[in-house]
Amino acid sequence: MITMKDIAAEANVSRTTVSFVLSGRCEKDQKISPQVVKKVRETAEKLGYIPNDLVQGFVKGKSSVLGIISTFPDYLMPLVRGYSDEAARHGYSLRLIPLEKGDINKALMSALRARVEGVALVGVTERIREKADWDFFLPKLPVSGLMDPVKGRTFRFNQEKSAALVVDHFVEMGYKKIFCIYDKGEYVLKRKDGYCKSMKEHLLQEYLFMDSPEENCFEKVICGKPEAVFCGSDYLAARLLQEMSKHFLRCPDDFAVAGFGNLVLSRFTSPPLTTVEEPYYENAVAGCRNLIHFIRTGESLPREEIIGKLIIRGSTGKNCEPEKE
Amino acid sequence: MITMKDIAAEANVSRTTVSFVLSGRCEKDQKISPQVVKKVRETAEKLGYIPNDLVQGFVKGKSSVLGIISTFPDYLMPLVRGYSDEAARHGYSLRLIPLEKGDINKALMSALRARVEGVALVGVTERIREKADWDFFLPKLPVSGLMDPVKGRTFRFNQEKSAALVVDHFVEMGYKKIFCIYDKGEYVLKRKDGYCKSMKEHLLQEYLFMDSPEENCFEKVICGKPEAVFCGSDYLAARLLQEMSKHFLRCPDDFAVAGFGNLVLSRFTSPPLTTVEEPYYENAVAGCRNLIHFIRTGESLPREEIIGKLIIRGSTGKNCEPEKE
DNA sequence: CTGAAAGCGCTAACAC
DNA sequence: GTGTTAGCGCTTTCAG
Repeated sequence: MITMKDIAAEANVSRTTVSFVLSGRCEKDQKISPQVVKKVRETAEKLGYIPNDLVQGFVKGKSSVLGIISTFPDYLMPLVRGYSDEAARHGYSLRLIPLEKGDINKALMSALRARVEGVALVGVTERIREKADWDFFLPKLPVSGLMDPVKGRTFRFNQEKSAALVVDHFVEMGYKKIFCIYDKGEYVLKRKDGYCKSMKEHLLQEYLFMDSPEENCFEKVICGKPEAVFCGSDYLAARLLQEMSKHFLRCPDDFAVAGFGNLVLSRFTSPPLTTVEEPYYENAVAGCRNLIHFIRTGESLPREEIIGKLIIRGSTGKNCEPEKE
Repeated sequence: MITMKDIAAEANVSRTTVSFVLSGRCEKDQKISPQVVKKVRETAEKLGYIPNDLVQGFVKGKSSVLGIISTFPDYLMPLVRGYSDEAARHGYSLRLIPLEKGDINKALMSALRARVEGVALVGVTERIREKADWDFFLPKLPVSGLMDPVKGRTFRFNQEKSAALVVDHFVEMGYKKIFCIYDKGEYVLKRKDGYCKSMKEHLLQEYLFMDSPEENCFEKVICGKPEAVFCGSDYLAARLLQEMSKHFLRCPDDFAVAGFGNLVLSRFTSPPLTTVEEPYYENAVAGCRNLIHFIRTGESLPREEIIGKLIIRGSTGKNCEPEKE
């Protein structure tokens, strides 16, 4: 383990000088002779010196590390990447803080112990967020998240309005008898609400079907002879397509189907699914930028509302051509 | 920021005593009176003391942090989770080290600077791994990965043998005219090799079709009237199903299809895909355990070869019943 | 049983 | 321009 001390000894200068040279402050403050600078640099190189970011952070009182609290489900990788990329751009790196058994307080405490400068809550449900002792943590730790950790504040991503995009699209295509399949997922329920609101606005009758472990509702949907079906998630949509296939029905010839999420699988069903993209990566980049801005200035950037992007594929139109990858 | 010093002052004891109590060594070494222990603990609690893991790590010379170097593609989340879970079990946490522009040396250097105790290379191609200056890094930093960082050593996951499982399954089902679709992905090519070997062993004729941006091979496959098609990835399999659907062909009635990977989408195609599961999570757990074992003892655990698990679904049999979720 | 003292690697005032 | 000095928060001998 080569330290600055070793370099100082080898180059016959003081530790301070080495510190000055290696931290790059010598250029700005012009206080060290070029020869010395060169010698120190060469010695550092020769000895294979590797700076200790840990200590540097500790001494300066900033770790340059952000925490990310999550259970890390598969679909959130884009979020992790978004945070990581944006963090890197600002000289931060990311530490994973697993949310174990929903114990958010434990996760937050370990963030504090690790002296991360801020944390992002990612995919943490409201039920769990509520359990956190925010009075204790918020004053000590900047927290960012897709949703606001404090109950009752606006979501960044508006599920309702995004779901309405699909209904609008169906109406535009001339469909009137539009069904909705949902389950009891936190977000899915919001999308269902969006469907209901939008149907009301279009003065159309609602047809709601809930999928549950006890009861497979797809059969019923098919018997109901819809013109189009809005599914609260791409999973539900794909399962509907499977059921249709078993009944030798074809989409969109027999009826149109749309999902929600733009999951990878939505491009690989037959036909590919019309869906709504929740821009995870971009949200994460924005969230991370906000977090860092808050850390640096103590102020939050204004909270923008984000609405998904409708992605039209074969499942709602006559054109079944699959997209190029 | 409450420090041990503050606690010591408040409780009228020395810093050492506080350190002893809070690090839990007082129980073992029985050197501190219960009253003092109690007082220190209460004072720490009262003051809201939060230990500084950074400093502790630095002083002890071990950070208790592992690095994970990757570009973090979506499908590797299970790997990240596996590493994270296993690391947590051993008192480690994980730092993400993004692999930017394939610059593996930069990534390794930042691992060194962050004083992680070891790193895992995850989903890093051989082409990139070769560029690393292993002579410099390996002596300084324990490295683990799904594949060995040093070229030429065995892979943990045997793609060939795993691919052969599918061919065996096809043969068992009585299929003889078995096609293979592949592309030029590093792993996919290995799976193709597995197909070829296995076909030779079964004394069957090989039919190879390569998918490329220039040329869509699915059409050709369909015209070839296969009995079964092994696809080098679930993506390829799903695209084949899409093409079949456009031609009003049904799987498995017209011919059987199998993929590779057990990606989420493989459960959601119509019919669901027979595929091979690469146990990412379990591999990661094993990899992480090996890494930690190496860090602690300097010895590698014997390298186990892992073969995938064949998952039989509707796309290769007459039973198109989709699985329950 | 408890406390004083040294040191981990680095930064940053402040003299020389 | 360069070196001295004093910390940062914590662990760890080693006396008392």
